[in-house]
Amino acid sequence: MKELQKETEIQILDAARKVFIRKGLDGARMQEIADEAKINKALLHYYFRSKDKLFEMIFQEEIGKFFPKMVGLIASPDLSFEEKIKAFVSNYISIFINNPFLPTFLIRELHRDPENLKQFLVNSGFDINTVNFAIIGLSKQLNMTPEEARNFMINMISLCIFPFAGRPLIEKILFADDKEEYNKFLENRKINVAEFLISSLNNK
Amino acid sequence: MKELQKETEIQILDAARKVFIRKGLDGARMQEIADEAKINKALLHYYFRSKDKLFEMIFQEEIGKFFPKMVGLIASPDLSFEEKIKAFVSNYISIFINNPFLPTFLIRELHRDPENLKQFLVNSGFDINTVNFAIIGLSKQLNMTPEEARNFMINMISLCIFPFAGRPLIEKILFADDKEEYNKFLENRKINVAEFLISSLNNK
DNA sequence: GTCTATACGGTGATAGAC
DNA sequence: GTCTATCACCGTATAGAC
Repeated sequence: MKELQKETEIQILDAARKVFIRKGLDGARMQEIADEAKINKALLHYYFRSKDKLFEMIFQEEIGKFFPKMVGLIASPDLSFEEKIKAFVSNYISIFINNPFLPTFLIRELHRDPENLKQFLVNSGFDINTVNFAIIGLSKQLNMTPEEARNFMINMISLCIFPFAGRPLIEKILFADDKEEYNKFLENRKINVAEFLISSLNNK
Repeated sequence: MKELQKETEIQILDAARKVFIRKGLDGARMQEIADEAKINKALLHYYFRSKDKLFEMIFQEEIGKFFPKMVGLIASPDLSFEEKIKAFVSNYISIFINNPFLPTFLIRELHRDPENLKQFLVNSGFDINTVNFAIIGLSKQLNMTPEEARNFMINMISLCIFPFAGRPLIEKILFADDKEEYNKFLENRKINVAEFLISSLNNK
């Protein structure tokens, strides 16, 4: 049945996503993915020839979540720099709240094989010039050199991502292992980080 | 010979450190560690019963690099907040420049097994109250609530660490794969991040 | 398409000679 | 202490029945 086939494929991908994101390529086991998908191990290979192929599928999909139209947002000529910062921060943190293991997954796997990123950039028709134009536009708005604007971008991204990647550490040391408190902290960051960034600018 | 024995042990630890930090527990192979140490695989087990034991050795050692006397620095009553921030940022970034894969290693392995951190904290006689006092002290200096001071700490740490953890991504997208340029950027951050943080405060 | 059974290679770990 | 040889197991992948 065409319908059931499609469903199985999705079931496998969902399971693979779950396992790969938490364990990474090296730590994941095909058996665990099969169990999670409630199917047999052999079926994994029937649908996706190999573990690597299956992983590649998930990786490309997940890194796609990380590159939304954020560059376009930064480049947008209709927004004030405050609006850009607020939208960027809020959108990014929302993505990570909905995909809390995405940052660690990407850090781990990009470190293991940086070529994965290159392939994604080619696949998605990524253009480095778009980024450069966005940076230059931002630098004019912020009254900075392009290099300073780039640094500002990196600071903004750091502040959005690190609390997710470093959660096990921060939660235990600075939040006494209180998960709920940490979730509130992350939620509040949608606003707090934007304010923090803007206040750093107003003093220039 | 006692001398040679000691040397072998160190050679093994050096090799294990190198391999584990780059590949993680799951990705590392005992054979690769043996090759790197220029000894036989069996010798690894002779010195350190198992892969897990050897890894634990390295992990505890590496996470120790991450918790220097920074808490003491923040708590120190003799320094102005500007001095604290400058010293903290500069010291931390220096550590990471000398151990560029440490952040990714810790993120990866703490995510895999958060219990490792608990064990380290016990081993090192870590006291959560020391941290809390440091935060409260900082909050008074900065004219903030303790919660705001904690957030500020997290921002400071984020800005120090993320450019190392996210290097593969940032270097390719924002630095056109220019390693040397990226190294300069990291070096400059010792000063830039401190200034950035201080300017965000002066506007309060 | 989905299953069971199995092949095959690799990996951590041990035995035993020197 | 250090080596070679080998074991036992596990994980990916395939063969083949249904």
